[in-house]
Amino acid sequence: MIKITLPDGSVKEFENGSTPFDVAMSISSGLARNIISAKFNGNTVETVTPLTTDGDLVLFTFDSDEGKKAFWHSSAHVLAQAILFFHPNAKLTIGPAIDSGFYYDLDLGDETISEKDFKKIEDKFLEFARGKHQFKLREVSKADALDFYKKENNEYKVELIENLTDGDITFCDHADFTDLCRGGHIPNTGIIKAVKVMSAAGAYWRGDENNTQLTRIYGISFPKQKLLTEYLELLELAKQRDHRKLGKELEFFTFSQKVGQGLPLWLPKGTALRNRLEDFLKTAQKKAGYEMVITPHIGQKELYVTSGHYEKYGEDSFQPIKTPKMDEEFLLKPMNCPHHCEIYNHRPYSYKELPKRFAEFGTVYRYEQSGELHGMTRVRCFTQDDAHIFCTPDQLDQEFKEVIDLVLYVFGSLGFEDFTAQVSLRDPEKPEKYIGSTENWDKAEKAIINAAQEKGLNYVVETGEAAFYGPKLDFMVKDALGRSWQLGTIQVDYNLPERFELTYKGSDNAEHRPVMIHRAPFGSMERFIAVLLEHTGGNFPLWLTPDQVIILPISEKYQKYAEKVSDVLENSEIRALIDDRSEKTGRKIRDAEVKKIPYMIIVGENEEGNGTVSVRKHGEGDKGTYTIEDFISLMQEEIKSTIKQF
RNA sequence: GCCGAUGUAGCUCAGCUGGCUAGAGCAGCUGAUUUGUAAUCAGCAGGUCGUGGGUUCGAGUCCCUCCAUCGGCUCCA
Repeated sequence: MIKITLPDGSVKEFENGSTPFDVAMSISSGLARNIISAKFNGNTVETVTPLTTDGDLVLFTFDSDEGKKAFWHSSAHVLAQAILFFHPNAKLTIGPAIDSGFYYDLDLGDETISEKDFKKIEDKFLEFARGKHQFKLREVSKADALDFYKKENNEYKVELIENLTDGDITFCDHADFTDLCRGGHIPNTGIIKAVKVMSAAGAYWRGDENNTQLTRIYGISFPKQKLLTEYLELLELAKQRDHRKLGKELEFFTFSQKVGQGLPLWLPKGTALRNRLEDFLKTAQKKAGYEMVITPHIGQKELYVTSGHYEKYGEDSFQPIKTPKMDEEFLLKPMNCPHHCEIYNHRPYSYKELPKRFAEFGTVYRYEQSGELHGMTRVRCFTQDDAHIFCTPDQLDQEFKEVIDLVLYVFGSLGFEDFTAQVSLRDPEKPEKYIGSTENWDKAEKAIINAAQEKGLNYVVETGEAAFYGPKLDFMVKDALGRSWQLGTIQVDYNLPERFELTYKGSDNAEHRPVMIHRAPFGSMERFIAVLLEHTGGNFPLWLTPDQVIILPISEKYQKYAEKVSDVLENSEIRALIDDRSEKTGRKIRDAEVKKIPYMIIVGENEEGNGTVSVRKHGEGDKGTYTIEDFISLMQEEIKSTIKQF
C-alpha cells in the first residue's frame, strides 16, 4: 500500500501501482471523468502513471492552468497527426502549449499550409480525436530514439535527442502517431471536443534566423464546443478595444503612406491627451527633483561612435544625413542619452551637487524592421519620457528605489495594476552582444536586483534580455489580446559615463566616475497611450480625457444658454463642447455616447428657467438635474478622486 | 528582413466562376424640420477598385513586381 496526500491535507491509502485516475475515482466518478492531468511530488505525471511511493498528489481539470497545459499540449500531438495526414513528408519538430492554445512547428519542405487548409485540418483533427486514442508514454534508449528519427530523415528531432541524456528519453504514442515527448498528457483524445486552427506563420528553428524557417500552425482546443464559441467571442470583443481601431475612431492619431511607414501623425485630440499626460509626469518629476532639458533631434556621427551605438547599430539604422561639407555626417537620434551626457559634461560637478536628474520628452528615431511595426506600440519615431540620473555610486540604491516609486505612482494613477516587473540581465554565453567590463555589469545587475527586492516588487528574471549597455528593470503590461509590451523601464549604466568621461570631484578632492540611470516611466508616449487605450477601451479617467463634457441644447432657442454654461465650465477649467447641430436630442446623445464623452449636459426650457443642467453620464444614462455649481463640484470631485498627488 | 493573409468612397462593407456607365449604409454638402435622454426626412456629391506591368476582344475579378496593413517569427539602443 502507498499513502497519497491530497491538497486538502487528507491522506488516503491505495494499492501500490494505483494511478491518479484511480485516486480521482475514489473521490467521485464525476471528478474522475474530468481529471486530465496530475502532479505527483511536484512532477507532472499522466493520469495513468502508476504511483509506486508515498507522496503528494494534485489532480487537475481543464479549469486549472496545469490542466489546460496538458490539454493543449496533447492537442498539439493530434494537430501534428492531422497535418501529417495531408503532408506525409512533413518533419515534426516541437509542439508546446502556450498561454492560449498551442502550436506545432513543422518543416513542410516545398509544401505550404494556408488559411484555406484550416477547415480540412480541423475536420481531420476531430475525426482523430473522436477515436478516443490513449496517450501512451514509453521509455526509449537514446540509440533507438536516434535510429528512429534518422530513418525518418528528421534532423530536428535528432538534434533534440542528441542534447538529451540516455535513460531520460520518452516517446508518446496515440493511434498510429509517435512523437518524442517528455509527457504531460490527457487520458485520451476523445476529451477534445472542439478545435480551431488559428493561424499559420513562419518560425525559425530554435528561434534563430540563421536556421531554416519552419511552418508554425497555431490552434486552440476545448473540452466543449461552447467554450470554443465563448473564446472566439472574447477575441471579437478584444478587437473592439484595439488601439488602432479606437485611435482612428476617437481621432487620436493616423498614419500616412506619404509621410512614411511607422511615422505616426498625432491629431488634435490625441495631442491634447498626450500633452495632459506629459504635464502630469512633469509635475511629479518636478517634485522628485528633476530638471527639464531640451536637445536637438540629430547629432554628429562622432557622438554615437563615442557612445558605442554607431558600432552596434550603424548599419541597421536610419543612415547618416550628409551636409554640403565633405565628411560631415549627422544621425537622427535613436536615444537621448548621449546628448544628456554632453549636458552633464558642460561643466565640472562637486559630489555635493549630485544627483543631477535631467529629463526630456525626447523624440527618437529607430529604423525598426518593417515586419515589426505595429500600430502605435512599435513605430519608427516616438517620444520617450526620458531622464538620466547622474549620481555617486553610494547614491545608486536610493536613486533606483525612488525611480521605482515614481514608476509605481504613474502606473497606479492610470490603473495599470496588472503589470509584470522584469529584471533583464545579460546572457553570460554571449559576451559579444554587450559593451562594458564584466565588473561593471556585475555591479549594475546586483544594484537592480537589490532595489527590486527591497521595494517588494514581484519580479521575474530574464537572462539575455538586457540592453547592450546595461541591465534593466522593465514594467510589462498586456494589451487587449494578451500580448505583453514593455512600458516603464529603469536601467543602470556604468558604460556611458566611462565613454563620455564623465566626472565629479569627490570629498577626497579626486575625480570620480558618476553612475548613470536611464529611466522612462511611460516608456514612450506612443506605446503608453496605445496600451492605455486598450485598457480603458477609450473611456479615460475624467482628468485625462480630451473632452469632458458636451452640452446638448434641445433646440436653437437654447443656444445662448448653452454658451453661458460652457463659459462657466471653462472658467472652472472644465473642457466642454456644444453640439449646436439642428438634430434631435436623441441623436445628439447617441453621437456623444459613441464619442465616449464622459458627461452630457442637456439644456432646454426648464434648465434655462432655473439656471440648472440635466446631466447624463456616458454608459450610465440620466443622472437628474443639477445647478451649474453643483455640477462643477461633482466634476471636480471626480477629477480629484482619479488623480493622486505624488 | 522572413512565413501566411489582406488592400474597392473619409469609415464599415457588397461586387458569384473575367462581360453593360463599380453598389450600399454611415460620415460630408444643400434644403426642410426646432426637436427632452442612443440614429428626423429629402436631394446632391464622392472611387483612374493600393502601385506599376502582363494575359485577354474585354480585368475590381487571373498572373508578376513593388508599396502598405494584419497575424506570427527574428529583432527591439
